Amino acid sequence: MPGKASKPSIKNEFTAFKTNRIVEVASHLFYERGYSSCTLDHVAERLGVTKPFLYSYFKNKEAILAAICEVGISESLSVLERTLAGEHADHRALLAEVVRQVGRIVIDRQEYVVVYQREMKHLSAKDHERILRLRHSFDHQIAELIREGVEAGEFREDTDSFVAVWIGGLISWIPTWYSPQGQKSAEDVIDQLVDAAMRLAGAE
Amino acid sequence: MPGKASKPSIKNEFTAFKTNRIVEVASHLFYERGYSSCTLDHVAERLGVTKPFLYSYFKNKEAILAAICEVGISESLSVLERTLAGEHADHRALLAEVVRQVGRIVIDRQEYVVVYQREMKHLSAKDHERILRLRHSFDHQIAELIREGVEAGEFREDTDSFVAVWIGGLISWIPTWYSPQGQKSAEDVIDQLVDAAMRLAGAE
DNA sequence: ATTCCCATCTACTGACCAGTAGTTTTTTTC
DNA sequence: GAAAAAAACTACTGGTCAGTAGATGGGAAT
Repeated sequence: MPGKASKPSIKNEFTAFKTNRIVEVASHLFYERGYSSCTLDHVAERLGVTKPFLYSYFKNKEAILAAICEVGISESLSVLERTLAGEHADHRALLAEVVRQVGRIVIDRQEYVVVYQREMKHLSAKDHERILRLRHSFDHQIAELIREGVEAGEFREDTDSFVAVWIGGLISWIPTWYSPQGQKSAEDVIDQLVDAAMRLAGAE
Repeated sequence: MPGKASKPSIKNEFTAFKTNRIVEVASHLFYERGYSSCTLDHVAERLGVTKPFLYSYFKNKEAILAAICEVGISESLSVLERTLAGEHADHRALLAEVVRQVGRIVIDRQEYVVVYQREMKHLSAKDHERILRLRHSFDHQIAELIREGVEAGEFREDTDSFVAVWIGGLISWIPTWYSPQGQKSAEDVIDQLVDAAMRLAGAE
């Protein structure tokens, strides 16, 4: 089961690897078929194992979903915090960099993000609340960045810090239409995303 | 079953009314529990009827979902087309009005829109394609409006007509966070939406 | 080589649910 | 108000699936 800190050993690495593979495959199948319509037998089959195998790594189906949702939001949050902690010329540059980094994560982790958004309601109350807190922290930190930028005179003064929610929406919206097989490359999409976010912030 | 044109009569009105109630209640429950986890017995119970009742108005569960998805997109599309057909001072005013009208529909029909976005993949290939065509028509008409506005010099000249997708994203994003019980009124949200769309178009 | 242990599997259960067959109740028609 | 038609119901089926009990088999320890 995930969530336990244990000293590193070859054994724990094996376990972590298998846990990770389960989450990967489950994410892909939940993305394709939806959480409720995807059976654990499907997941096991795709992994070349059987259902009880899954139950020695996760307590139940919902725990797998929780692990997926956690990837969906927590990687974005940690790259946000890492970027905010770094050095930047001004708020404009910082916002652009934050949006670029998070956009990249969201594109890389497309399926996790979509599953997280679509299926969060199937989490237990406890998991649901924990994930929601991460999301709010994300929105809150972007709102703070906007507020400071307006104060510094770098964004249009009539910019409400609520645009943080709109920017979050822009980012979250990508995985519902972007496809790696499409005409637009990931880099194009990210460039356009950054441009759109700067316009919303009134930073041009 | 919906989709049949028939001459109006008191009888057909009854039928239409009941069909409509089914869609309303199903939409609400699919929104709350998700399509796959919501049983037709749930829907019937909430309506105070039994499951076979539903089957005399819809062919199967998926047909109910298709009706919900159709409401989710086609009302937005028809208000878009109605607005585009009207008189407007310039492209700026037209875009603002379009976004305002569609935003209002999306807020009014929140649950339908969310179900449509989340559950579309459970539609039959035929229904799926039909709904997708409506969506593309929507995006295409907004893209056209942007292109004309840029040409007329009313929007920033470096505005790609692809911002239509971002604006569509802004609109579609609302129902995932807006709540009628929240602090922000529907009118506030719509005003901010319009402002955000104008910024994306470079129209200020 | 024998024992133990751990990972994984086979085989099952109990609950649930979409969809249906055939019956009852209500409404319409004459 | 009786007969026919329509609407809705009761009761069921066949299939599916999360979760589990107990078997199996292969590697490590002695």
